[in-house]
Amino acid sequence: MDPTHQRTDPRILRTRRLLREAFVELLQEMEIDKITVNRLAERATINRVTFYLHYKDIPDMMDKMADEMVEDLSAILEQTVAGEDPTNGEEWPMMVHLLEHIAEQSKFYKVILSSRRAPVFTERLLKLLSKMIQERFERSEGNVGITRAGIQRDVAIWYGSSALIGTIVSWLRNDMPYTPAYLAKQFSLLRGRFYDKR
Amino acid sequence: MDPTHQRTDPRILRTRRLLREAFVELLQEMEIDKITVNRLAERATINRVTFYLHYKDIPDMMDKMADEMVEDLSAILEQTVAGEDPTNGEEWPMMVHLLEHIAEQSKFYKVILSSRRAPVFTERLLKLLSKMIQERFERSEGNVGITRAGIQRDVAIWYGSSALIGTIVSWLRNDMPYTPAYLAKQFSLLRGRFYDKR
DNA sequence: TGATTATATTACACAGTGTAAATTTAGTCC
DNA sequence: GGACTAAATTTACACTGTGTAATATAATCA
Repeated sequence: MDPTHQRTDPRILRTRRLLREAFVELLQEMEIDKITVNRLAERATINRVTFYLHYKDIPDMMDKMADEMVEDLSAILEQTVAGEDPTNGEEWPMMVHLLEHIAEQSKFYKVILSSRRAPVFTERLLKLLSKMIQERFERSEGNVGITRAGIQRDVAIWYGSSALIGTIVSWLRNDMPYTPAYLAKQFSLLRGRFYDKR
Repeated sequence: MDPTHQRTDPRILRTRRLLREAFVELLQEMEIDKITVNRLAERATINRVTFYLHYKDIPDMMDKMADEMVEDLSAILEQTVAGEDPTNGEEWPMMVHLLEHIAEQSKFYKVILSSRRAPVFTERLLKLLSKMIQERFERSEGNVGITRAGIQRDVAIWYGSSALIGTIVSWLRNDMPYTPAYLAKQFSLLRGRFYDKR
């Protein structure tokens, strides 16, 4: 589906890598409104016209970058799902792995997730987390629309997913004062009781 | 501090009202990247140059609009604080009033809070909710950094405030399927136990 | 090596920005 | 009501950025 990984021409890979790196650099230095194709090409040391051979415009480039981010994160989630039971109490290994991956590439994630006026990435991550919570739900309870505590299923999903993403962003913005494992443990404490009581 | 309410010249008020209305209209029709001073002035039926007599640029205008939003919401919160005890169990009248106000002006809030690429407003609301949760905290527990359940204070604030704002945005995007009172009740169920157990 | 494909170069028409100066219009104050 | 004041309009200008086209150059592949 995505032709990115099929092409092997090193020139294409080089250009896109340079553009991605330039984008992350610029986003550390200025608001996203100020990032133009001109500046991007200059920083990436490519010709401005070359940009248009790869992306329609800057929002399009960000969409593609978000796609890649979702691919990476999904791989981690699925990998964890395969082996372990995510509902086994306080551990929540899936979340630990997710946070560890973000921590390893924290320079990247901090910039793209916490930059103002660029919610494309947070939106995508939010969707991913929503799906994750929903599946967790369906595993721990039936397909009922309301929990035993009287909480609407959809409200719980809205609540839980935005809580997770917001906390992760704040965690990154504050330069990760807790370890991934500890933060995952905190998440378990904060929400475990409502959804997993069985 | 804010000179907006001191000036009385009806021409100023008219121009700013037209600009605000035009902005909300355009945001319903297109992504924020596509909103230019040109389009804004045309839709507001004012001259383009007049825009610059009031705002530096579009981000500046959005900042000012966010200021006004925060003023309005703060007034509601303070009004509720005065009379009632926000920790009295499941009611949480402050939240009910907040949601009622948002529901009354839902056309406005839906557009500005849920529009992609315009997180200025959600950021400001997030700050407001953080403050509210923090105060709630200090009232129910001491100034300790960790709760009895073993949850870090700052993590709980990150978690709770982003959960609230995320849920409100989803509630608006889904055209408010629950009443303000019911949603506030859900919030109490979702978070009351951790923070208010006494 | 020869064919192919990505990138660079140059050029162009167009849209939007931000400011300046002079003029018109509307509101305020006595 | 009329003079004064301030807001809004009109027109103009220099500038930055956009997106595309045509052609040339350089790197890759077979």
